[in-house]
Amino acid sequence: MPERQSSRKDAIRNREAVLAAADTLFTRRESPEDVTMADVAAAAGVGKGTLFRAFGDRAGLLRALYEARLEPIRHAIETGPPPLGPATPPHDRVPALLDAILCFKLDNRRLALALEEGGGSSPYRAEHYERWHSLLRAVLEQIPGLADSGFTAHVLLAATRADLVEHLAGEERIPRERMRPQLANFVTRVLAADPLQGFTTEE
Amino acid sequence: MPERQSSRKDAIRNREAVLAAADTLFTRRESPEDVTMADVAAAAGVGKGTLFRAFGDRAGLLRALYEARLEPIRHAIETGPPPLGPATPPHDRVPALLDAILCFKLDNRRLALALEEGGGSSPYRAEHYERWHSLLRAVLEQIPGLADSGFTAHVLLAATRADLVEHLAGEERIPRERMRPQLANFVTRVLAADPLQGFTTEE
DNA sequence: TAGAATCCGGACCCTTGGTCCGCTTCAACG
DNA sequence: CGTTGAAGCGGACCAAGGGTCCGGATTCTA
Repeated sequence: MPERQSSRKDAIRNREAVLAAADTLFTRRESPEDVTMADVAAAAGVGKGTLFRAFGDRAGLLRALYEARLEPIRHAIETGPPPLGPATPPHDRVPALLDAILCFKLDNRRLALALEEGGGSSPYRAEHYERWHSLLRAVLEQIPGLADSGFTAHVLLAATRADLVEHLAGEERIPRERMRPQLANFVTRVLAADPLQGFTTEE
Repeated sequence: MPERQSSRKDAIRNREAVLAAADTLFTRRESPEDVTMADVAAAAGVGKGTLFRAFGDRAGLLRALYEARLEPIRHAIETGPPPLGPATPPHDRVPALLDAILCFKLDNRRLALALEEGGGSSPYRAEHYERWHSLLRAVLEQIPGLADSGFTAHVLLAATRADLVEHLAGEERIPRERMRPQLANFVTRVLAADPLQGFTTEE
């Protein structure tokens, strides 16, 4: 519905203005909860109608912001050099992916929080989650001796959920420099194929 | 504030009625979102005022339901026999704890969902989360060669988050009999001390 | 410049959590 | 029992926020 590109310059200008205003508001305000649509409209110097026509609803606005921020990372993953790019061996790429996600969430705490937790429907229905999951699952599948790659992918992603990251960074005051190796260490432990319990140990 | 015990039998009766009605509604209705406080009041044959006086707010009602359901498990953990009770060796108790949590969430999907995700504030501020986390952390700490027990506890708990469980059970149609071993297997992998990276390997 | 299509924007609607207060009910006591 | 005052009851009411609507302004096309 609201995905049409308009050629009118006022429409374009307003869309930009809204995006910029929302971005500012979400990073400034403490909780994403208290950024209302009316706030965004006012900050952008625009009426609510404009805002809703451009983005459909609250989730649409969040999604637009999110995608914009995510774009560089996505690009680095799809067509970039190692350790994120597709040429990386799975054992190294999985930690790299999760580290990238973690850093992204750290850099966009409020926004990620608003998108993942705000609104009624679960984050697992968002199609961007679906993308992360199938990518991670595919990479995990290339690691021999690792069962349940779908489940594992879900759990690894759960380790980088916005509200957990927010809690660790905000409440527990864990700085990024400690959090990244903790996650990396955890991922390593998960990936370490245990020689004791192998089905595929022979050959 | 609303935690006082009343001795008046109408108050007690109404509290029970509300609890029962809420329980029914939450298990019946698809999404916890569309169980409104007015619904609960109506179903209990009670006014909204009564409901709010008894439980303070929506979260209070949810918490009350949750605690009631959780009671047996908590008891089994605190003073029960292995594998849940305190006499269990850490290596076996951690998987048992997580399995219990998983089963609980499976048995109380809607309720757990409503409590964990519904409402603005993150699940990490709830004090019942704090309880799970410190217990799990304490047990993990007794496992030699396992660093970052706090972080690990968070991540393991994240693996049993209500909306993830709901997604796996609902969307991906994974039956409980497959999900439990998947989680167990994952936990095992995490706990398996890797002999290569030990600090405490001597003595 | 005329005309049509598009867009603007703020008044308006609706749902929902939460409050308020006059009336009712309970239980303690004479 | 009957009285009485404290506690509880319940539904009308309030505020906030997401989302809609439509008369009027703006922009593109000819």
